[in-house]
Amino acid sequence: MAEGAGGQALLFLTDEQLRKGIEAMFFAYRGFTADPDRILAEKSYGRAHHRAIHFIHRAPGTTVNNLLATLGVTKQSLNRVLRSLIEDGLVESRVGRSDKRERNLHLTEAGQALERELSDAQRERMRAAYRTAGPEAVAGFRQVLEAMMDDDQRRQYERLSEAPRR
Amino acid sequence: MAEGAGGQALLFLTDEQLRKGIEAMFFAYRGFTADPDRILAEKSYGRAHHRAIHFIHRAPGTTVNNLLATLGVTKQSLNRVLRSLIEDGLVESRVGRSDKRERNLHLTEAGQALERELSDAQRERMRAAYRTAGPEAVAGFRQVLEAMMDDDQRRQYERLSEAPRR
DNA sequence: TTGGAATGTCAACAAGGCTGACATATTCTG
DNA sequence: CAGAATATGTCAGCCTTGTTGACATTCCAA
Repeated sequence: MAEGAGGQALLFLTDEQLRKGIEAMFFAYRGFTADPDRILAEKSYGRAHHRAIHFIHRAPGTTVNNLLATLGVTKQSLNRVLRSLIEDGLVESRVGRSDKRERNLHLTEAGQALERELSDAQRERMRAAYRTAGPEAVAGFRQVLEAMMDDDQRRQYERLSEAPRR
Repeated sequence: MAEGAGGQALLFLTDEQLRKGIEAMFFAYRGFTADPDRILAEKSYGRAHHRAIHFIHRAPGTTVNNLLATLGVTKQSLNRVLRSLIEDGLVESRVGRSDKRERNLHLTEAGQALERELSDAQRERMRAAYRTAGPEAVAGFRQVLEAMMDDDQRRQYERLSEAPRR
């Protein structure tokens, strides 16, 4: 550290502070996924199913290709998950109207029910954390997370908010 | 939303805000692991190896059981990873002095070199994010993450800071 | 001294990533 | 229209990393 016992203003960049941040991410992510994981385990699903359900819910009618880009996995990997969700009647795959090569993905009633169950649990944890930390902490939390994303990921992330809610 | 168009002070608890937080965690975690993942892929290791190396570095001489509790996996799962690290000469496993059932784990020179390479990459990303977001954001970031952990995880997390550096 | 608890290892299985190859339907382009 | 490009689905096979079950060793307390 060139600054030596540098000013308070720079303290947050010490290796020690960075390490704490790294470990906080590790442990917090476990907490973040713990509640949905429990629900999913009962139904013999995994995180992959959760992610698919979440983003289909967020962007109803999205295409397979779209989902692929958001999730950052291969189509073979996504397909396996999607197939089981369709077989189980949680997701519906409709041939595209304008482009018949595409498949538009929607949650069925049952799919929406599971989505709600999962996101309720996850939101509850997030809500509790937000409440404990307070509104200013929340703003900082989001700023750091956004700065930590790759550019591609940040684009995906921002695009979701602009998404036309139909 | 019982508050209706509630005061600014409560805005951060809307479902929309919570959802953004959830998605931010998802995308940010990908960024968080991206750099180490690239380095590990070259060497045919995975995240599990990274985690083991990280926490052995943090608490040299730790036992398998200890590491188990920190990582939250089964001992069989950890053992596989540990075995390959030992075979490759990155980790040394010494029979415990007082209790011969235990194994004390240490990084070798080569292990420390890899640890440094991985943590340099990850710290660099964290440093950049911290710099972009600023010190107040960092404080909030940490507060929210800590509030998101399970109690057990938070205890593990806090214990690491108290760890006697030998 | 002996039986239970703690610690660690080995074997086998499953989920969910990955690559590669290939089939099909559809759309676009020259 | 012919052929290239695109979107999707599927099969096979591999790897990492979770899981459970069985077992060996070591320690400790009754």
